[in-house]
Amino acid sequence: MTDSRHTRIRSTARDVAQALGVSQSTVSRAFTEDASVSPQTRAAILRMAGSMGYKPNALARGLITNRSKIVGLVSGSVGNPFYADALQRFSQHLQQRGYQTLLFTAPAGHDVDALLPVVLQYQVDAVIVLSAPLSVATAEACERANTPVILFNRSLSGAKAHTVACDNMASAALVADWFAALDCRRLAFVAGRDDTSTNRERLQGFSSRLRERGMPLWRVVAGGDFTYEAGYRAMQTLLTTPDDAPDAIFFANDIMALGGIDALKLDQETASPRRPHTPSIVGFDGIAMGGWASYQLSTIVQPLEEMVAAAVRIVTDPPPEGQLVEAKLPGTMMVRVSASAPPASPEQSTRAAVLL
Amino acid sequence: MTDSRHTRIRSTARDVAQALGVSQSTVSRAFTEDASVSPQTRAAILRMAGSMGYKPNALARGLITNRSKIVGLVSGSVGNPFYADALQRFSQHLQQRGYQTLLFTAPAGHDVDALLPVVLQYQVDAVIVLSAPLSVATAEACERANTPVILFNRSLSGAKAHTVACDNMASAALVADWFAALDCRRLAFVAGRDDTSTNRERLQGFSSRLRERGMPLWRVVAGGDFTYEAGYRAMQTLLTTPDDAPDAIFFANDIMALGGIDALKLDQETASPRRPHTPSIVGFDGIAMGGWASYQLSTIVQPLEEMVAAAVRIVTDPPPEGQLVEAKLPGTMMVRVSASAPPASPEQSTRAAVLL
DNA sequence: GTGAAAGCGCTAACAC
DNA sequence: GTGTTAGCGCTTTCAC
Repeated sequence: MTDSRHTRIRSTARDVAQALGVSQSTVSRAFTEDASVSPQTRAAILRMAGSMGYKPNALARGLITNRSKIVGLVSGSVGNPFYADALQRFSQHLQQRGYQTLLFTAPAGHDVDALLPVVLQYQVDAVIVLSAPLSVATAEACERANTPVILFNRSLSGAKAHTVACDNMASAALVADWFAALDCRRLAFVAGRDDTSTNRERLQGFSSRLRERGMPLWRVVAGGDFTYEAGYRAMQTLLTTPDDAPDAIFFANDIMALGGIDALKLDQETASPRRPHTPSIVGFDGIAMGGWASYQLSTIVQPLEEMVAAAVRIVTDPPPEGQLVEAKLPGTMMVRVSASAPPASPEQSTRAAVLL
Repeated sequence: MTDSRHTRIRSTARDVAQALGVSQSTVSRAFTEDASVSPQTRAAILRMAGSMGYKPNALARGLITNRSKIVGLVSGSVGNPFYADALQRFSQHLQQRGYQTLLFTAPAGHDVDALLPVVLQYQVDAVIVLSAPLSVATAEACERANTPVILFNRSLSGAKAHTVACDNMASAALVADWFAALDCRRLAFVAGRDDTSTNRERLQGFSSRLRERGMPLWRVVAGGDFTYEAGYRAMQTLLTTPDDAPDAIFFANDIMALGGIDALKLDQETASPRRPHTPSIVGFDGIAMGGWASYQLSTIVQPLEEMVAAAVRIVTDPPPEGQLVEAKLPGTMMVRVSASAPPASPEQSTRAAVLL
C-alpha cells in the first residue's frame, strides 16, 4: 500500500493507527516502555500490530533519537578461535542489552583503519575494535564524530580510546613463576607479531619477572605472526641444535603453542638420539582446543567473559564525558600436561604430552 | 551545531551546503554515482565534505531508498571453526559489494527463530541463516515482510527460502567409494544432531552408496551433537568391544572426527592386547585444523568460498520475483593420513596416524 | 545543472 | 491519555 520506489511492503505505524482509528503517535507510544498510554489502548494496538506483522522501524527510530542501537564491531582475522569466541560473546551480550552488532572484518593484509569511515556512516553508537591495531588518526576521526572507540585486547597509547584487555604483563609473569617452580633453566619465548601490544607486553612481563628472579631468558624466537604454522616453525628452529634445546617454552598465544607441540611430537619420534627431556610448553589465551586430548596445553586463560562484559558496559553505561576506561583484567594460569612436572625422562614426558 | 536531544555532533549535508552556498540536494547529488552535478561543484563539495568530516548518513539514506544495504546474518554457534570461517567470508564478500553485516547469534539452547523479529526491525535487505534450523512459520514471516531468506548449509523443505549448501549426498557417497577402494569391511557412521538436514543427508548419501555396492553399513553411532566431545565419546563407544571394532569410520563433521582420532590414539596406547589394525577415519567440512600434524584428517572439503559467493549473489543480484534458488555445490575428497591406506599392522598405521 | 519542496517512518514536544 | 505538529538526514520528483 504505502510502497514507494522499491518493493518493500512492510506495514507502518500509520497503517496500524488507521486500522484502529487512533493517531500514529499513540501507536508509537504503545511501543515505548514508559510512555503514557492507557493499558487498553496499548493492548489493542499491540494485538493489531501482531496480526498485521508490524514492528517499529529501528532505522527510523535511530534517525530521530540519534541513537542507532548499533555497535560497530571491527575485527582483524577470526582465524584464531579466541577471537571467534569473543565475537560470539560480544554479539550475545549486546543483543541481550538491546544493541545490535554490525560486523566489519579487514581483508587479509589490510588494516582496519580503512573500514572506519563506512562504520561511521552507519551511525553506530560505538566502535569496538577486536584484535587489530588502530591508527591514532582514525581514533581521532571517531572522536570528532563523537563515537566512542573501545580497543579490545590492544592498547593504543595517547589515543582517545577506551581499552579492555587481559593484564598481559602480570599474566606472563605467572608463566615465569611456574617455570621457576618446575626448575626449568633454559627458557625460550616464541613471539607473535611484534608490532602488537599483546606480544610486547607478554614478552616484557615474562622477561622482567625472570630478571627479578635472576633467571636468564635463554632465547627469543620471532614467530612472525600468531598462527599455528608460525608456532610449528618456531619449534623447529628451537630444535635445530639438538643438544642445546630449551627446557621450557612460552608461546605468545595458544594457537602457536599447538603448532609447537606438534613440531615437538614429530621431533620426539624421529630424532636420534632421543632428547634428554621434553620441554615444558605454555600458551596464552585459553582456547578450547588447548584442552583437547592431543595437546593438553598449559596456558594463561584470559577472563574472556568478563572482558566482553566490561567492554559492553562501556557502551551501555558510558562513563562521564571525556573519561577514558582502561580495564586490565587478570589472567589465570591453567596447568595441564604440557607443563605439569619437572623435565623428566623421555618415556614419561612423551607419554604425557602425546597421549593424554 | 545541529545537535538535537543527544550528543552527536556529526555534520550533515545541510552544513556542507551552507558552508558552500549551494542547496542541500546538490550536496546529496555529489554523493550519488550518476546524478547530474557539474564536475566542479561535485569536486568542491567533496573537498569541503572531507574537511568537515561529512559522510552521508546511511540510515537516513536507507529510510528513503527503502534499501538499508544491511544483511542480517543469523547464526547458531560459531564454536565450529567451519562457521567462524564462513562468517568471516560472508562479511568480506558483502562488504566488498557495499553491503554490511548485522550479526545475530542464538544463545546456546535457543533456536534462531526468536531473533528474527528483531532482525526484521532493522530493515535488512536479506537474511542469511547459518548452521541453524528455521521454522516454516518464521520463513513465512520474512516473506510477508518481503525479506528474502537464504539458508546456508541447511535445507527447509516446503519453505519459501533460498538454500545454498554443499551436495551432502553426493559427497558422502565419495566417502563410501573411498572406503571401498581401501577394502574396508566394517564401516561405521558417527552422526551429529539428527534433526539437521546436513546430518541426514550425509548419512543417507553414505549408506545408499554402500547399498549400491552391496556393502553393509555395519554400525551407526549417535553422536548427539557436532562437537569434539561427541566425537570422542562416539569413538569410545565404537571401541568398547575390542575384537569387534570398525575398520573405517565416517564422522558427520570434522570436529567430531578430531575427537574420534584423539580417543583412538589413547586407546592405541593403552589397549592390551593391541588392536589388529587402526581404523580409517574421514570427516566432513575441510577445516584448517584437520590438516594439522596431530590429525592429518581425511575429509570432504566443502567449497566454502564458492558457497558464500553464491549466497551473496542472491542478495546482490536477486533472482526474478518468486523464484527460489537451490544451490548444491560439490564437495571434494581430500585424502590425508587418517584414511590413506588399507588397514595395516598397528605399528605402521599408528605411525601414520599419530606422527605425520 | 541546480534549487525548492515533499516525504521515508518514526519520536518528542506541545496542546488539550 | 491522546491528537497535532515539527523534524531527524536524506533522496527524489518537479520546476526552472
